[in-house]
Amino acid sequence: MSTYKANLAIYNSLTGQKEKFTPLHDGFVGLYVCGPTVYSNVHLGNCRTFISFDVIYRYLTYLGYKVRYVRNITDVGHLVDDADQGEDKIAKKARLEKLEPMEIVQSYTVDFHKVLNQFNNIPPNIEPTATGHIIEQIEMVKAILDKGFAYESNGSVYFDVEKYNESHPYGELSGRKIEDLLSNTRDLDGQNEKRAPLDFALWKNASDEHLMKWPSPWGIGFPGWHLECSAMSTKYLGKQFDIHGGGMDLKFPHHECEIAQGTSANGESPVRYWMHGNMLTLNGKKMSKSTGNSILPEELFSGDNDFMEKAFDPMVVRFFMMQAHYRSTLDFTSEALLAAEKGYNKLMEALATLEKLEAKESSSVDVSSLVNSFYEAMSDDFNAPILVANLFEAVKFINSVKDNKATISKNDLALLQKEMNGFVTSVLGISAQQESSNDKLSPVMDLVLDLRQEARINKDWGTSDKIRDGLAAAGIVVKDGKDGSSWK
RNA sequence: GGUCUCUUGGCCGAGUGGCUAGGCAGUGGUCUGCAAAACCACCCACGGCGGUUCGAAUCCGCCAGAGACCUCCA
Repeated sequence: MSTYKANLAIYNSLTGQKEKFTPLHDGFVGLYVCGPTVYSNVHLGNCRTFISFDVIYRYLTYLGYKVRYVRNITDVGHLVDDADQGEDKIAKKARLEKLEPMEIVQSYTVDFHKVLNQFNNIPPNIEPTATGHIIEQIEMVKAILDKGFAYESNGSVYFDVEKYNESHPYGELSGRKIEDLLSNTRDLDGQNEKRAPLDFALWKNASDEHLMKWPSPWGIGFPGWHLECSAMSTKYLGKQFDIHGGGMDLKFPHHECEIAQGTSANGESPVRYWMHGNMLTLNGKKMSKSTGNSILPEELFSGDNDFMEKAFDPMVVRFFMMQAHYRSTLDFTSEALLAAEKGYNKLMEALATLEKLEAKESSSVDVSSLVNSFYEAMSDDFNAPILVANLFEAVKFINSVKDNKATISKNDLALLQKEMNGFVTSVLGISAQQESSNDKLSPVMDLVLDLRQEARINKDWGTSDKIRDGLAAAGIVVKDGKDGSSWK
């Protein structure tokens, strides 16, 4: 399917247009995605971004690219709100909970991995941490200082935005003009150390009570808020690489600063294709930890939350997300999840049916163009919802074949089985729900259904229904089909 | 306040100038002892007002509503 590899189009946030994707090195893709700050549990909105990029990573791989996927863990470096004087966010939490900073980081990193694993995300190839790359960050600060785009002030180092803007367009990614930004600045910590309000910290001096700090040429301190991604992406993917992704809310200032840092340190714009996933909304508003408008994956899987009627399987949630484009906001409601659950079940049923289909002489439907439609959807800026729609076209066809209303040839059947499974399982990353199957239960159920079948043959509906109702009470659903009964 | 985005049928969501996705719900049907499930068919919407065009959900303008960013945030 090399034509689809050749025709892959990606919406580039930098240019605001869909562009034909051409990797820097033929056959290889460098992909960097901004990871989480591990000072709390990841909420569902965070997960959406990582799931979106998981699908992007999966499709690139499916097309045959060798992808190096790097996603960082931010375990230091972000400022907290105005309540504390520029104290490190993770250090603050540590004091509150009387724990070591790295203890916090460890526990939330483990949680993060667990949750993404439940969503069936593939781990990145490299998952670097900010604290593990202090040296690289210091080196980068030095490089920016050497190039004259930063200055030292009171043990801190700041990026000189106005200086940079003289030769490079600061604000090109977010569509901002430096004049507009200047007229809208707030009073923040460290303002007096800066020459200009727009300047941002590359290295920040640390006070005595600060817990996470390292020695540097400028004194004891910690790295600036945007530096880690620049340092680590450069280290593992090069001065310039193919795709950088992250949530929409990171566009400004975070990614804007990355462009400025990378460009001034390395002499070239770091990223060729910028990709931004959109937000997940709950009750029509952005899901956000700080406003309380958020839901944890665990709460969704267990049903223990105030927003949803029932519990939802991670795979159902993932499928639900696949029905919306990654660049659109997606509203999370109980009703929508319920709908997705049924659609998911229908798709999985069809996948099972596909394995049992019998081939005939010829196909009554153009299977290869059906399969091509899968590739076309995903090659058009990873349009998963179109893919899902096309997959349901295939579902309709599969069921028709099952009902002998359509036919499929041997070759087409093999093709459809390969690609249908490929797109559902490998690309979308959707698998069957983890059945709580019990080796001992299975023969017992066979026996029970056998007894019930006997009762049915004898038209003993009382017994038959008693068994069915009893099993239902135990959470087991019995379905009577043509070829006997099944349960789950 | 500044910058930007969005507004699609009962619900969720694709779609950028004519051929008008898909899922769920609903209606009808097949199947079935009944039920559930499953399957099939049907259901043709684009915030309001103007404009451009032979033709607009799709382009332009105005109005209304919603949201995002501007501050840590996926």
